[in-house]
Amino acid sequence: MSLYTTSSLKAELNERGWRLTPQRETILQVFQNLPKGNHLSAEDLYNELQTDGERISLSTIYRTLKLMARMGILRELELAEGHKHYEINQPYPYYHHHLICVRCNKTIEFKSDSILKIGTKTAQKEGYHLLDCQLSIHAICPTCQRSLMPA
Amino acid sequence: MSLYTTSSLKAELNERGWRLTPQRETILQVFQNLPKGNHLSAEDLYNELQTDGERISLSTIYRTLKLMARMGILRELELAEGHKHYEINQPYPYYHHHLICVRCNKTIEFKSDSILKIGTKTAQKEGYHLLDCQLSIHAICPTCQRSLMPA
DNA sequence: GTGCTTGCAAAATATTTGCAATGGC
DNA sequence: GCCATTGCAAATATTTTGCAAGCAC
Repeated sequence: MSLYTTSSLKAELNERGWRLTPQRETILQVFQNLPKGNHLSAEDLYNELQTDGERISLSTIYRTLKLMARMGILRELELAEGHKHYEINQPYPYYHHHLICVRCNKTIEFKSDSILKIGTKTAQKEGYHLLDCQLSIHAICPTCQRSLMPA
Repeated sequence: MSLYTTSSLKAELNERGWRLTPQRETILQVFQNLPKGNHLSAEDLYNELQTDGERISLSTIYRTLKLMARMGILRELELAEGHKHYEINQPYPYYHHHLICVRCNKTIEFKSDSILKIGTKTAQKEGYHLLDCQLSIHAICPTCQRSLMPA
């Protein structure tokens, strides 16, 4: 199921005075072919492309990721790893959320209709166009509660 | 209203084999005296301390912020600015959340009991000890919707 | 006294930017 | 042809780390 075709991507870019380049098309491809629930960092994407024999510079990747996040094409995830991850932004959002242990970084993903409802309503009330909503729960996991280690 | 006294902080540190140092006490002071709703980055805290004539190195600040976040004393905020912010973690949590424009970074804060309930329940179900929960809504604000600028 | 903690400088990590060349429109 | 975009290298920003000296326990 492809959300964007070459021409719909081009249309959306041109509307803002931007251009469709092979690099942008390739990057979007990768995200559209990514198994549901997967997400890539800039570095991940770079390696992925290298493997496929595509030669796109890291700068372009960073620029494209930011651009597509701002256009609402990609969803920017703030996980615990210290750098951003990206995934395709579903048109009918059914976002997952994160329960993160602040000591060992163990992360559990979960879904919630109620959160989506709250997000939708809040954005609507302020006149914002919703792209994404994520609940991050920071907590201490059972294992780390038992341990007195610094970790 | 001081949540931690010198001795309760010391107790909590010693329990894990850590030590109470003047630096740690001073840093906690700053956060406890911070007006409600304010938050500081590592750099902010460093400058704040310089102004007050305190001489604490940036390394120590980074180390202390991370330590206190992992202890649950401080709450780590992931705002849109590319670096972390910290604020005191209220014992009876009434967390605020963020509606963020991905183009201009304009951010609206809001509160929600339902989110807190969802966070509490989710953490509980997995046996996690809740420290903090934050909903981040990424969206496009009315102004940016109207503008075709690259932002 | 032991070993956690600090400050400093250097390193590591993640991301951005200046600029000439390229190539969409 | 105009100017957005790319790739490269250098710059920036943020955070981490090695190590000797200091200090909490």
